[in-house]
Amino acid sequence: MVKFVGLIYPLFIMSKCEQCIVREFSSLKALSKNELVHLSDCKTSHTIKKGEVIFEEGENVNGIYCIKDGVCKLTKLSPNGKDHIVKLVTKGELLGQRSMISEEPVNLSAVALEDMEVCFIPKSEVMGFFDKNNQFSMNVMKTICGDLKEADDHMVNLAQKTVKERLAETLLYLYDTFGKNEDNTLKIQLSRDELASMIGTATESCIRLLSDFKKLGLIELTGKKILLKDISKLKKLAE
Amino acid sequence: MVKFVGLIYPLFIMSKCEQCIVREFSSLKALSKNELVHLSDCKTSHTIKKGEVIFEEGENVNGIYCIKDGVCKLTKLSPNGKDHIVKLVTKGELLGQRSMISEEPVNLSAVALEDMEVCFIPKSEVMGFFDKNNQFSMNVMKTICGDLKEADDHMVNLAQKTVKERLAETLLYLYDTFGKNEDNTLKIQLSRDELASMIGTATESCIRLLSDFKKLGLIELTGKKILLKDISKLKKLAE
DNA sequence: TTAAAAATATGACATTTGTCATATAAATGG
DNA sequence: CCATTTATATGACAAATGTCATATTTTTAA
Repeated sequence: MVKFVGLIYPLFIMSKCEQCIVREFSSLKALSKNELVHLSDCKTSHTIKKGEVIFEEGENVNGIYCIKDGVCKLTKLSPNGKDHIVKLVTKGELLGQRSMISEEPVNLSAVALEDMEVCFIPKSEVMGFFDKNNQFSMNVMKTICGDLKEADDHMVNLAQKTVKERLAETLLYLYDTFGKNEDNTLKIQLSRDELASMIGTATESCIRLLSDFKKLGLIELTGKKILLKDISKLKKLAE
Repeated sequence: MVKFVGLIYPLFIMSKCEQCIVREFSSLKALSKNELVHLSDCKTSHTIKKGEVIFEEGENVNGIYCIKDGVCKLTKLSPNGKDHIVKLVTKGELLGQRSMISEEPVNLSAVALEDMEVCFIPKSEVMGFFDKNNQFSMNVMKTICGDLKEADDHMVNLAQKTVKERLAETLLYLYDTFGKNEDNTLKIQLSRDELASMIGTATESCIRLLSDFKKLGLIELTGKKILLKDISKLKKLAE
């Protein structure tokens, strides 16, 4: 029996990419068995605690991160000193692709919203895939194109919708994307401050509108927990 | 002599890609002589008058446009019925790449702000380049990554800056990107309405702020023409 | 456990921005 | 050229949002 333990244990520690289910959700799904074996040797695994920074705006990140578990926020500091949350990124997605391709420092900071498991893949490795695996390149391109479309949509919302509409929309987005707990509250937990910096408003305005929504019976607030009570009305509000 | 005319004239009409200087400014610069010759046969040339639509949000555009001359706006309709100008695109740039790669309808409309010359390259042709010319793929990827970064920046501006700051910033952007006429006025001519829909505000607010800027001696207004009088003060205003 | 710090909540008020009305100027088409 | 439409401009006011003060609750760390 002892020899089995010796065999199985390292597999666990090194978390081989071939056996990692999460890769199926990202561009990495295009990699061949051989490429995955090679990847396992190059990558490094990291545990990130809630609140910790993965990388910071302006840094040179020489590779990409694959998120095995957890969620992080991508933020950008505006000239007035406030952070804006540009995007939330979760399990199965890759981080740092844009910066790597552009050969520039990252333009956003990544901060864990929960405890996370991530793997770092060095640039040299990824560039090799680009050269030899057309499907992988295409997947990355499609992902970035999807991000660009999302960004366009987001931009128009910020430019044309009211704060109230954006709050309703964001609550629905959080619900659709990250789901709910057994008690039906939003699974992802954001502070009022973070929620405000997602919708682009002052923290107080965000809190005030949440209170309004509560009074209107659209949501329920219990501490940090938010429960969406009337989704169809929220949808109407979000236009 | 007559035979020379017969030889030269068609060259002009067909505007061979090998001789088109504009391609040096886009991803197409990676194409080989052979690829360019082939491209010349596939592409179609079009003249677009000011105000005309190149494509509309939701359409299937089966290829990309290469802008040989002129400027157009990329707009997106928001739920409230107003258009938002997401981006201006000018001579040397390509249109429709994102949609082609994502294999989706275009998410933005393209409308000429001036008379334009564009060439349409069918999707099949571009996909061939993707397969066979790695440098071309890389160029396209870098362009889209640049667009994504720009979009992020734009988003944060919309979320965090005041209308006044955004107006100042936009005037400077127009100056830097499109230059000035001999009389020092902005070369690109936008209506107040278009300017407003770039900065994400009501037309009246935009007009009012322009008047304020004029009173403060920052700009001069002569009909549609805008002259930037005090660039450093505008920069301070834009933060 | 408890004191201190941080987050949430709310009121009061100022400021920004949007909307509607209307005037004036410019562009357009016969 | 003139009449009509469209764009620009401005006032008056309403609505949305931000800021500051302060209270209350929750979290954190000693």
